[in-house]
Amino acid sequence: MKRSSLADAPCPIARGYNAIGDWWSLLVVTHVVLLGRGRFSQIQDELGIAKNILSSRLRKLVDEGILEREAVAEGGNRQVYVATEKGRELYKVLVPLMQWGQTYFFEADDCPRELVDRSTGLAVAEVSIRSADGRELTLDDLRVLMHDGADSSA
Amino acid sequence: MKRSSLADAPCPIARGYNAIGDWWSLLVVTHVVLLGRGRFSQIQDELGIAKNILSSRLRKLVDEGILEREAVAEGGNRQVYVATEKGRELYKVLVPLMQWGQTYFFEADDCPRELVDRSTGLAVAEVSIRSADGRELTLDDLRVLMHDGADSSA
DNA sequence: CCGTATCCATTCCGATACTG
DNA sequence: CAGTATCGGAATGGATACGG
Repeated sequence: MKRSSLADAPCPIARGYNAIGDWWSLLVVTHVVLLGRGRFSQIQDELGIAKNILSSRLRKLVDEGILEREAVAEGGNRQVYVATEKGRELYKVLVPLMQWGQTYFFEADDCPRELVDRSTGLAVAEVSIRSADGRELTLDDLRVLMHDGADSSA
Repeated sequence: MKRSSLADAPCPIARGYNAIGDWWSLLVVTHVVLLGRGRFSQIQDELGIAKNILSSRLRKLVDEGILEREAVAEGGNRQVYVATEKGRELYKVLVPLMQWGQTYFFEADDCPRELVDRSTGLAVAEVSIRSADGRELTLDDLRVLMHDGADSSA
């Protein structure tokens, strides 16, 4: 299987993952979406990524409609990368991932990153999965319906 | 930068991504966690992954404590891969990713996968990010606190 | 059925040098 | 500052053959 063929997979996880799931893309997206880093050299320095790789990832992410290039008015050729709506919506994936990493890869309160509500300073709650009527769902409550054939029971 | 050095990054997203974010791992995890596929050949067939690659991914995921091997009693050497608690908790990441893929890579109701509550058949709600006191937070409401130095404002 | 071992092609990545 | 071009080494991936 070619990696790119996932773009046509009949599965939203596969397609979504195909867009952001190569080695550096998600990290770049995180920097732009969550941390608001828009400048090329800033991303490069903080991520420690090679310039040619960063360049190709940014181009790919722009092609996919996740990021946009904006020219900064002032002199020189400064540019900024900004997340589109499609890119911004990824925070709903990034926040749970961050919480999962925090839980399983750091000791108790040892994690150097913390998410808070900007206006109140209050912590962000653990993400919960809920049904349409608001009840919290565990993994065992979930069922994946396959509309094109075989059903799955977990 | 070596890829493996992310395991020590001071960032929960980087560490978490390091564990599941290479090309096939997340797809394998999805199959086991969300779809309950535990058998080697079943995962291999459905994913179209080469056997040696699947083998190495499974080993890595077991090493990381995300999956576990269980022997099936009956004759032959059948085994099953099951998600640990650490692995099961990833559904909080997989569900939003699935919803994101559904929204941006499929037409309206054209997506062949649907998540429902097993007991009621009700759809799963769009994941929302909330503060500790339950208010829904947009991306702009979020602030990432850096406990080891520079702060970030988005 | 569940893998492991080997081989080979392709891709990825980082370092360096170069352009506007 | 913001990239592009090129090069060589390393990792990844698929096919095939083999073993418990």
